Amino acid sequence: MGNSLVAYPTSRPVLRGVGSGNTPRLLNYASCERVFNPSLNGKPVVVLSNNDGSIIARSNEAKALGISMGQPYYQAKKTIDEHGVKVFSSNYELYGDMSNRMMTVLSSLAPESEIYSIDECFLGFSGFEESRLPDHAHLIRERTLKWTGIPVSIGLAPTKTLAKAVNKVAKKNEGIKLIRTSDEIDELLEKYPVEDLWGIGRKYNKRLQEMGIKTALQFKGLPEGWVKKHMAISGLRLQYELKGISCIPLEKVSATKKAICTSRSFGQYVSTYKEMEEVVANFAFKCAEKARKENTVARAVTIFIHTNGFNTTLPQYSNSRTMRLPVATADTAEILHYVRLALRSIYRPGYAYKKAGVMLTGLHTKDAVQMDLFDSVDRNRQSFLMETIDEVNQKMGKKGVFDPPVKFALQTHLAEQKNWPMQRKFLSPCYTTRWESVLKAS
DNA sequence: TCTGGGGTCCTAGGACCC
DNA sequence: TCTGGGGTCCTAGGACCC
Repeated sequence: MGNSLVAYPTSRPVLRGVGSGNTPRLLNYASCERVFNPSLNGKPVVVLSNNDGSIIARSNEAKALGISMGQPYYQAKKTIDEHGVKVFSSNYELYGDMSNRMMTVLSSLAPESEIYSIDECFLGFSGFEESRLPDHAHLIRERTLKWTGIPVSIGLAPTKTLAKAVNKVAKKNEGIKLIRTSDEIDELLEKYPVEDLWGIGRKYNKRLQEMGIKTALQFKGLPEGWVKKHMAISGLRLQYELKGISCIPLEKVSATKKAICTSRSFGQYVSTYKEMEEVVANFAFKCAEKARKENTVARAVTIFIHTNGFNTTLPQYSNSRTMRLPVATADTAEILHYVRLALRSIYRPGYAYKKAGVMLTGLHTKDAVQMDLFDSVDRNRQSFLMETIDEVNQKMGKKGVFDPPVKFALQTHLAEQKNWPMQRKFLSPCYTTRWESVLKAS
């Protein structure tokens, strides 16, 4: 076969389905509304953000009227009224529900799948007979439409980045497109704007444009050293992916969240401490609730408050504060306590606040929480523990058991083996690599 | 008057440990 | 008392994603 698929064993065709239209997520929201109201088909539709502040979703027809994504509602209102554009407030529950249904259908039709966002997923076809893929893609498309009412487009390619790119082309054509050979890849990349690549944002694009790099193919040809220097390891990965070398693996099991955030822009300014305290308490409550739902606990909580950055005539102030929680927790009262302390330290009176938020970080699962600290073991037992640790340290040399949490973890582990009573404490996930090597040595 | 709400990953630098 | 190397953790900030 002599193409890149064979040359790199990790490469495999990846299929990606998204909502039809221009910007995937946005259109999906509009598509969702259409599923329940077919009379909207062919008509311009927009979906608004929280507070109905700005436009976060447009149908193709709305886009054709020049309504842009993220545009404030009031700016687009004239066009909207003139053309009878249908306007919806966002209904995230509905979209989440539709998304689940779509994902269920999609993942049932492929050997491997990764849900990437509310309206996108990667499907892996390792072991699948390649000649059957195009037909299979058609089947996927038909079924999703029939069973959920949502149109998807599909791009097939050796890497996730390429699949995403070719999907965009598919969307504008027949809805399905496959590329395999390096010639086909280059043909796609030559016409593909570099700024549309997955991983190229505003800043990188600006820099690349200044250098005269306009197409994805030109980017692919840049020296690796330059890419590594200016765009870090993620840039290099992107470049490899364009060469057909898969660097971003399919994540089959969804990872537990590493941060949980609740934030809002306010419909009306908040300008008293009392009001702000109520608001952030509410956010803290929601965050704690989300964390418990994920069966996870947080090691720290951050709050932030901002005035309205768009209104330059008002005095500006924004600040944030992170509080470490003494014990990792998802307990509302505990988190609330520290959120209040944090707010007290950063709140300044005399400002009109427009936005605030609470974020839980250092999340890890409750089950992993475990281990450590021996409670009231007697002296003999303690010296047994110390000696064992010394032995491990000798075995491991400089990579020995030096950090207290790892020490505690080892003590607990040893005590467990001997059925000794012990007190529970935390082993933070950042110690796990180290802990694994210690386990091996012991 | 009116401008979204979530997340992720990477890097550099300082504190701290043995 | 002075000194260095190897290592970890944490934080802030910047970039990106949908």
